[in-house]
Amino acid sequence: MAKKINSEIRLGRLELQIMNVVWDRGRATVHDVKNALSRRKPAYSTILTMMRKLEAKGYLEHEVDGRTYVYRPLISQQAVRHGVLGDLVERLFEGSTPLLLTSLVEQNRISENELREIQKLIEERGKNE
Amino acid sequence: MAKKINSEIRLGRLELQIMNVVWDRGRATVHDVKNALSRRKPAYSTILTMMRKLEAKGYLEHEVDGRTYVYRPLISQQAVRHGVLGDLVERLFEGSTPLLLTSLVEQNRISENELREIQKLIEERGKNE
DNA sequence: CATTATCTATTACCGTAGTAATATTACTAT
DNA sequence: ATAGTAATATTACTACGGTAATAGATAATG
Repeated sequence: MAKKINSEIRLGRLELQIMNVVWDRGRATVHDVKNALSRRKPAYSTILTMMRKLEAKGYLEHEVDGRTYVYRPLISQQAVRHGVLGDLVERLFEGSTPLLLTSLVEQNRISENELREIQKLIEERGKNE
Repeated sequence: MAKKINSEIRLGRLELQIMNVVWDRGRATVHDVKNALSRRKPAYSTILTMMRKLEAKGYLEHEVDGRTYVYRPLISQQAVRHGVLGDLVERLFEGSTPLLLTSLVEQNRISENELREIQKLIEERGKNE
């Protein structure tokens, strides 16, 4: 079982970008993150600070490799997605996932093909239970 | 066409709760909001302050009724949902709505019935275009 | 008319994400 | 050894959502 979501997951924009890099690579140094963030160019020390804060919050941990810190995630992307989605549904869609889906459809964010893919997924899930 | 989303919509927790009340009722006073927020009990002056801020941001406007301000939304719930969803998809799902859907499925947040409802919606939409 | 109730306005503070300059520390190469 | 390099540590500041006490204004009421 994945890590339990105690209270609530709140990650800022940059924090999430950093976590995404670490999730993607499995492990990452400050430089790795800096290089991966090609668009927005925060200063090295900014990223360093944020990664330390993420570690303080328990979202990352580091091991030492020479004089370099190599960070690894302590929380899964799934868990964060779950938490954030739940929060979103509750706050903006009256706790109703169908309302969220309706909104996606109205915004033309779902195509029929995509929907069929999802349907397959659901059927697969049904078989495995 | 709905109001254009200029840059980005970022609403905090309480801000969103307030907007939800105003959207729901169409127009609302500070007291209306305070009464509607039955769980979390922010002070009257807290809600007042936030509604003033929302007005300053252009999300609300007010008209005077006697000595009371009656607020109305200047931005639609749809627009906010659109903006927030877009932001979410971009930040947490690599810009991929299918990935969001997959996540919903994995979290058992979509039932087959709900999916069929959505499918109907999409088919309807197809006809109207 | 004075008191009280009920509004809005003002002011102040806290927490935290984000930002980054600068200081410190410790390898590395000459 | 010593200078330079490259990493982390420290420190400080800004913006903003949230919180609310208190001040000021105005209407209602006895």
